[in-house]
Amino acid sequence: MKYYAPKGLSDILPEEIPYWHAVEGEVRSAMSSYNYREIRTPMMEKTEVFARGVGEDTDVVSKEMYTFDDKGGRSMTLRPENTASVVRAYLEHKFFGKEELSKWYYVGPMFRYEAPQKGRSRQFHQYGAEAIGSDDPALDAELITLAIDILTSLGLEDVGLKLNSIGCPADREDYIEELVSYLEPKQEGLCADCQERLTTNPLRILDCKNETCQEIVKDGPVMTDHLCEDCQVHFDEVKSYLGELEVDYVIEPKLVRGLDYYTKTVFEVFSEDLGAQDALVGGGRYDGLVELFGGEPTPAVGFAGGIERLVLLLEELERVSHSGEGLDLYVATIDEESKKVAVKIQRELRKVGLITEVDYLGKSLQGQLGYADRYDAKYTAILGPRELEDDELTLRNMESGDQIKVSLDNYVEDIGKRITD
RNA sequence: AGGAGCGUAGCUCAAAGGCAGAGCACUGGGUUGUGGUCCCAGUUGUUGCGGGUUCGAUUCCCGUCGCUCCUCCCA
Repeated sequence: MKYYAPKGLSDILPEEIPYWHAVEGEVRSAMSSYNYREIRTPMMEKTEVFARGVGEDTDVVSKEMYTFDDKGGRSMTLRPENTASVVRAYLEHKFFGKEELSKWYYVGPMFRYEAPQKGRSRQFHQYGAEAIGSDDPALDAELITLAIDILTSLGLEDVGLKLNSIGCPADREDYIEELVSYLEPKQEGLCADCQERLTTNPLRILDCKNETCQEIVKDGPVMTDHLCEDCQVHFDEVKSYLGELEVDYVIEPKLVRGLDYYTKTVFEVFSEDLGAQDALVGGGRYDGLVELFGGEPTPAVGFAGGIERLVLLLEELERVSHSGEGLDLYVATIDEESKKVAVKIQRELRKVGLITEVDYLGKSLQGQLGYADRYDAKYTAILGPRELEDDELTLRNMESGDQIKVSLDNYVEDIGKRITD
């Protein structure tokens, strides 16, 4: 074969589509119950939207962006995530003046240039929600329950919630200072990446998987001990709301997340049933992002979930039903004369909503019945010289094998009634 | 970016230097106009690509492309 889809970009084939529809359907229905409205932003932005919004030193920006120059010489980037675009759109269309709290959701493709593996591809799909305009901890809890409700309504039960607070920028500054002064004397023991991170992004050392780094970090300062009173109260309130909502969680002090814009609450929902890439949903509060883009200081919180990973789980659980996709009626024909009548009959029945098919492969009657069987046809109409002679068709119930004659004068009503029973 | 594994029929996989096979699927027949089960027959190949070793390579070697999984990070 000469042509392949580019590495990391894959086709979603017809047989997988039921899973996608199941996920997208649950997402839309949950979002709408929670009163989030859909927004669709462009699939690409000027590179600086992500570079500034997500943060220059993050993995996403520093090594995973699909960036190219357009014909006007502008640097463009396929969106690696959608929060930066949503905030850009919020400001561009001046929603701060239109509504006090903007609750939006999105579903669509994202792009990150990485080596593909299970649960990770270069084009992948996320659903996500953003609530811009409130610092109420109850809103943090709402986003978390929204994320979890989508998963449980799809039938997933073995999901866990990791929760942490990384405080406000001032808290982080204090904490980073202390972390760095704790780590500097031990610098030699850190892995090469972490020695680099010590100057670029010390927080990321916390979730380095390297064992010796973990050993060193284990006895170091903990973020949640360095929250200012405001952030501490907020964190406590989030936990208290989650308690009220009976949501189980684990406090994960080392959860810092890969994007620079987060403040206060951060969380991750994961599954034990996935491979190495087990994060299903990630999110948190980003009180500084609107201001970073030039708006008034505006608190906000959101999350994003990966559809591919959900589909993987649903396929393993076989939770999605494939029934109801068969044909209502197959119209089998014997000769050219009957085929001409068959296409007219088929069109009339399709107009009333039946799923029908005729033979386009020149199959024998036997072959046509085999085809009807394979595609789970409820009924097969048989049309040949004998039927045309009497101005009727033979209607075969494919389950029982019973056959009756139906007049060509009122077949639409007659057949329609039998099939919808 | 690094590590490991795998590329043979439409699909799932055998053949381990000596005639490229099986199951499923597909087509026809048993049924001159009737599916599912059954029986019979038939079709299907640049063994990913290029080179090397050999009398002979799907098999061994080198290269290359592709896929998959893993490390890192994340959705």
